[in-house]
Amino acid sequence: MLIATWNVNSIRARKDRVLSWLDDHKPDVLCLQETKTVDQNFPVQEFLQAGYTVALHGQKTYNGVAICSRRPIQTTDTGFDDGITEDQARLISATVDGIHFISAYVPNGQEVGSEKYEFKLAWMARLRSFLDRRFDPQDAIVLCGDFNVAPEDRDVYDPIGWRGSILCSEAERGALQRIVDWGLVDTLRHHTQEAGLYSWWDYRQLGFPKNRGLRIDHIYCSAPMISRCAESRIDRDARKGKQPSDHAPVLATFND
DNA sequence: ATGGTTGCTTAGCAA
Repeated sequence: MLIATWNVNSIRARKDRVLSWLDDHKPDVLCLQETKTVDQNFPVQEFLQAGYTVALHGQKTYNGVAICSRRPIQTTDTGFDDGITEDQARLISATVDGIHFISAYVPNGQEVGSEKYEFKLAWMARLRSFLDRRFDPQDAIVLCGDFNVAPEDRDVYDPIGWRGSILCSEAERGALQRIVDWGLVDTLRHHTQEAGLYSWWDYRQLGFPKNRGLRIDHIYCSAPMISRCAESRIDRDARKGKQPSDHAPVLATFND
């Protein structure tokens, strides 16, 4: 079972690229972030023609998450349902073959100490609470997304320059660790300790050609799933060429 | 400190 997660930075701008990538790689499940459109404008028909049903949680202009599956989607659910009023579409869950998939788009946070930064930390705490409330660590869970946090310095091209700044601050790393501590494993780190593996490169200042990137997109899974995880990697090639997303897809393969 | 790039929406925000 091949799983992928990809911040596409607008599904309408990236439609052809994503469909072509699906045709090339044929993942069983693809989690998307930053679809940036209301559900009625998501290219559902093209995805169906490509063999994928979609569970959508979008909004106008910003955010937006989705889960695409070649296998039947049994249940879907959106948001945290924690009683807090939410106007940002950042979380969707879907069950496929008894596995609970979650596609999460963690807030960027803009700048350490800002209002958006505090919102980010609170949102990450809500994600941990959501796991506590809805699931058991012995369930089959795959938590995918753009976490907007580089977990360690080896996930950052210039760790000295980035030290303490947004995407790398200690509080963000701590909030991510509390999510992991619920009972998750970083599938990529399960298979390699290599530094310099990135999933996002800034569009500006030749970030990609200079490989000035960060690893902020992750596939986490619970214990029953990590024992089945045969491989995990980042498809850096998908960041190449004309009109790419600023993120590359992350993949994980699980034995059936 | 600022600006650089892209997308959505059309001047400015978010990333």
